[in-house]
Amino acid sequence: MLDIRLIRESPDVIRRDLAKRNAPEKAKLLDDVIRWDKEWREALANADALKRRRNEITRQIAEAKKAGKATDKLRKEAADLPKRIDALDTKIDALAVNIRDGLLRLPNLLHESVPVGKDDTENVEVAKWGTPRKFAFELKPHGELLEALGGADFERARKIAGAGFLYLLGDLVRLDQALLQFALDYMIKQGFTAVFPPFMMRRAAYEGVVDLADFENVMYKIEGEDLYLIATSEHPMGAMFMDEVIDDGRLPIRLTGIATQFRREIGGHGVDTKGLFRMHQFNKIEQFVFCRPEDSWTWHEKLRANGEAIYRALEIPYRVVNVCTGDIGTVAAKKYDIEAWFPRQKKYGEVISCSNCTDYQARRLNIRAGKVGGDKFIPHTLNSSAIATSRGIVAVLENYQQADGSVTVPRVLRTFMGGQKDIRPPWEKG
RNA sequence: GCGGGGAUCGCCUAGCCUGGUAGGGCGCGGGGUUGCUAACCCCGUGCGCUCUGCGCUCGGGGGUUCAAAUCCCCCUCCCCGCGCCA
Repeated sequence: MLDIRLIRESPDVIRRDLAKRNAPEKAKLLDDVIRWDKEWREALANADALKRRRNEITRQIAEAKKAGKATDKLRKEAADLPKRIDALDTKIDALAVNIRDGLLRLPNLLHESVPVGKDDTENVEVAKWGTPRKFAFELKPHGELLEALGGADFERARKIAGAGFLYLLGDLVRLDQALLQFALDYMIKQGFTAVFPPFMMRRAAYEGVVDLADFENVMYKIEGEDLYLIATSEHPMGAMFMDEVIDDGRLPIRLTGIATQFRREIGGHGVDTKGLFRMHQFNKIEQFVFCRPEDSWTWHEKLRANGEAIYRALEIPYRVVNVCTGDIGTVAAKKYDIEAWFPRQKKYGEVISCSNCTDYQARRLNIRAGKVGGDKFIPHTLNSSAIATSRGIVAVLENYQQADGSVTVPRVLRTFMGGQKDIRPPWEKG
């Protein structure tokens, strides 16, 4: 949510930004918001004047009664006021709702370094690491490989829950846990506090962290309860300090969430539909930071560096893209995607998304920082994956596949798997 | 699920019965005083606006009234006990 004061004082700054996004409907919305705000302030001033008069009369009646004088005349004037005040208040409330809705739909201001582009094909590569391995054999789709290794049962999962779910089995469960353990340990070493959050949230809290459309498209609702399953641990971590004033001595607050998360909408189909690239349920270690506004760009680079470090440690080639205006969405001021190399698809695919939301998310959540009784400011929020094990597993399976059908365990994960060096079909074990 | 108690400024709390400017303490910020740390005194400390001023704010919504934290109705959430339970 943008600051209404910025919209009043510098609408042209916002107009230029919306032009970069090529979003004429948002520019129109901006004009609507400006108009509603002007009407709102006028109506508010009028209502306040009437309320002032009402309060004066009320006070006079109190004094007259105390002095034993007649109050008939005053009462007559006062009786007329409520109706006029109500009419204005109704108008003020309606305008305020419009303004709020409009503000929720206007996107964040972009950082100047965000490239202009129409969609994800125009994201700009800013870094690249590792050399994709050459394979002398034909790679199996990771879904088939999983089944051959006895690591997943898709059919029985479909039987009991439908597409988009799976039974993860045997060594693959261990691999999943090892990835989580490794990333969590890494984040803790960076000074982040581990968070195991609620997996469900009430609607009021959820409205602070997602777009309204997401309730229809993304969120699972618990029937008969005011609860939604979390779509990422970014949500409960962001909402954690909702409606609070954070003592600025506590900043920066660095959190790393570990959670299972749930999404209804799992997107379109591509290569290798069977598998765990897009799931209704997956595990993720997440990074989240609340910081001072002047520090957020430094933090953005640090979160990106953490994500890169994790994939480098896994020895999986990746590249980093600066996400362009057509792909960045409404909340982030700047977003890096880290894309791992997927040799089967012969392309880089998103495994980490790293955003600086500046004050946009915190304002919406009504989070302030500073000294109570002193000056306050809106802290900046940032979030990034550290590892999502669904896609992390796919990246490992594809990059570490061997000609004999086994999969080598990345070196850094072995201590989390009891020293195990590779994953083989169960019948090959001694 | 049953019974009871609560929600007032960042935190703690008074006010509610009996309607008439929401008070105090802590914490925090600023100033003063004092040879140190301390103690003490004064001012400030929610949100909004067309900002010397005014309006709003007592969990939310409705009602009664010239006037509601206070009276009436509905709802939400939290806590305690009992029951059930990994």
